[in-house]
Amino acid sequence: MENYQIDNLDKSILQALMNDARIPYAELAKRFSVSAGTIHVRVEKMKQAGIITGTKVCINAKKLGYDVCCFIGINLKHARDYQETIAQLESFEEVVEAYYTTGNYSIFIKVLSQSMDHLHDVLVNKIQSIEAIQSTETLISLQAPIMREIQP
Amino acid sequence: MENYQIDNLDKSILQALMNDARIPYAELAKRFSVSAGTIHVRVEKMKQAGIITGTKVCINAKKLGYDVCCFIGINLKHARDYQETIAQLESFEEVVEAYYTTGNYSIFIKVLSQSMDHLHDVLVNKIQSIEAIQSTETLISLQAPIMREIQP
DNA sequence: TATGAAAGACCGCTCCC
DNA sequence: GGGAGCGGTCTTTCATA
Repeated sequence: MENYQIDNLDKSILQALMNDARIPYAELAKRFSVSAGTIHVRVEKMKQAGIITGTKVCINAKKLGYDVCCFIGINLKHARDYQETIAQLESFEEVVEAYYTTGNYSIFIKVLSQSMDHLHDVLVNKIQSIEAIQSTETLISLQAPIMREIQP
Repeated sequence: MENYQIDNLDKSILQALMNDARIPYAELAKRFSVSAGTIHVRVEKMKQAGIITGTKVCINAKKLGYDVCCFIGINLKHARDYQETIAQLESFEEVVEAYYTTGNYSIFIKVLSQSMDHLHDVLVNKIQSIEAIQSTETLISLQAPIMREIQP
């Protein structure tokens, strides 16, 4: 888990695997003019170093009915209620991300819901039912024109 | 690409693959008491239906030096500058997500940077150099206690 | 139509150079 | 870092209910 300085080959491998985790090592070997064994060694090293943390399939949330994406800025009554509020938010499956932020809001969350009605339900019956929350501000995402990973 | 109503087996497969895309089909077959061929058929169908859009390795951005995560709310001088602004934002690799939102901001973006100095550079020399932008508000994320996918 | 079983091709892993 | 062999996995095909 110690630090490991990646080189250009590692970067190239990462970029390729970030687009498609199931690309064969032999294919990468050809592309970067090294042997498949080398690719394997590099990937293992990056796993060891904690750079590669796992693999995922990418899901199109809309096809599963989760059409509506929104962000909600939350202000707490007291900063000390932070931990407890996060715990409650975590119990709502619609809350997929939460950030503890500086700036206008105490907590900033991302919510996926199936419709405007569903979002309304999540807002009123779930999020705003948390006692520690003083106020919320909702930003509904109409479109997500950029959605990518950082380039190593 | 047409709609495809997923059943419980599909859901189970999705959930498993969302945690680890490289899990063998035979393992899933055992877990859900079906044959490996069936798993294969289901996965192919979900790919066809556009539910599964690909696979990715998960990267620990911090290990690559991208320590600082922040959100920036952007207000445009004119709503008509939207397309052009997105195009410019897209050219900055630090901008990993962008949303067109209702609410306080016209555009809402997520930015990853290597340090506070780097973030400052991105803000001043990249984002605020876009002429169509009237004002920005920055929310720096100190912690991300929740980070997950929607459960199918 | 969807599933299960088996065979062949392919891939990843390991050892040795 | 490169190359070869073994073991495991994926994919395909065919039979079945």
